[in-house]
Amino acid sequence: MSAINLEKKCIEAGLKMTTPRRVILDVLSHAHDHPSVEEVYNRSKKKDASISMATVYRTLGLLDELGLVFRHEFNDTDYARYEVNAEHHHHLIDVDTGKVIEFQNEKIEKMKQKIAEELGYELVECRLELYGKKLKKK
Amino acid sequence: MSAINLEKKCIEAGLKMTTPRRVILDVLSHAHDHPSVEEVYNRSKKKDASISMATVYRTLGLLDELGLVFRHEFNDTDYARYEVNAEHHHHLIDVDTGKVIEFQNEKIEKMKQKIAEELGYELVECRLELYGKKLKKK
DNA sequence: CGTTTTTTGTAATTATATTTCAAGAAATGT
DNA sequence: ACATTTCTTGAAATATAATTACAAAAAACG
Repeated sequence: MSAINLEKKCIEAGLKMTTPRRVILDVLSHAHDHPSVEEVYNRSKKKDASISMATVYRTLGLLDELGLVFRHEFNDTDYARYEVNAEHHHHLIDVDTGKVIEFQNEKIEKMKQKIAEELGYELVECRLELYGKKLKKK
Repeated sequence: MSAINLEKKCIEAGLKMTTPRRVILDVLSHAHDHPSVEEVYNRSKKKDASISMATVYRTLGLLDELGLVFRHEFNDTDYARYEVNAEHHHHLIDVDTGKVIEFQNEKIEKMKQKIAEELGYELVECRLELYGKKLKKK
């Protein structure tokens, strides 16, 4: 998602467009990884040194509420990591390197749905993370 | 798992059997829910008032390392919750009440495995949590 | 512009979890 | 049984991520 689109959605949601927010949105839209709050803060500071950690926390919190970013707490770190809201997908985390690979699977989506229904629930959210070690090639 | 079995496994792992540990193991083996550290602490204190929070944290950490309990960090709370190591299963969390329902599904197990392999990984761990709202009965 | 509302940075604070350290308990050897 | 070694404990201090209070600054809007 481009920074422009993120801005638009923020304004539609009633958020005011300020310099710190513009910088953070720009950082997020150019991030193709899953940066921590600290990492977003560092990248933002390179563009505008006056940005504070509190604003980064606050902005990410707001974006998460709006569903514009996703907050992840993977098992390999003890802090949260964010990613911009792209297509629905899940993650495989390399337990040795921390590398995150994204995947989608239509069958699993349907099964999740079905399992929830069978238990008498409407699925509203889900979390699926695989943790693995790289296979040696033959 | 009974307290006796937990004790046995702890001793086999080289842990000394002390009064605080015996109490905590007893609490865990009688817990059929997913208590927080604080909850384990409270239940333990009822049996032995001298037990400290630090010991509960330490003991749960040790048991987690040994694989005798599982540490969960569900999205609805910001603290960890533990359960004794029973059969492999996943969780559906009621987003309104916080109630945790356990489930198993052989098909999903196989699909997880397959997805990891297709991405070039050996699955070593996994996390699957469904969050749902109770369906109204008709 | 002038007023109102929102946002910001700094610093303090919260909350969970971990660690330090001296005292106490368990295991081990004799 | 006792001395020695090793592990464990409780209390308090500390670490760390995340949140909040508050006054100043910036944005929105008439």
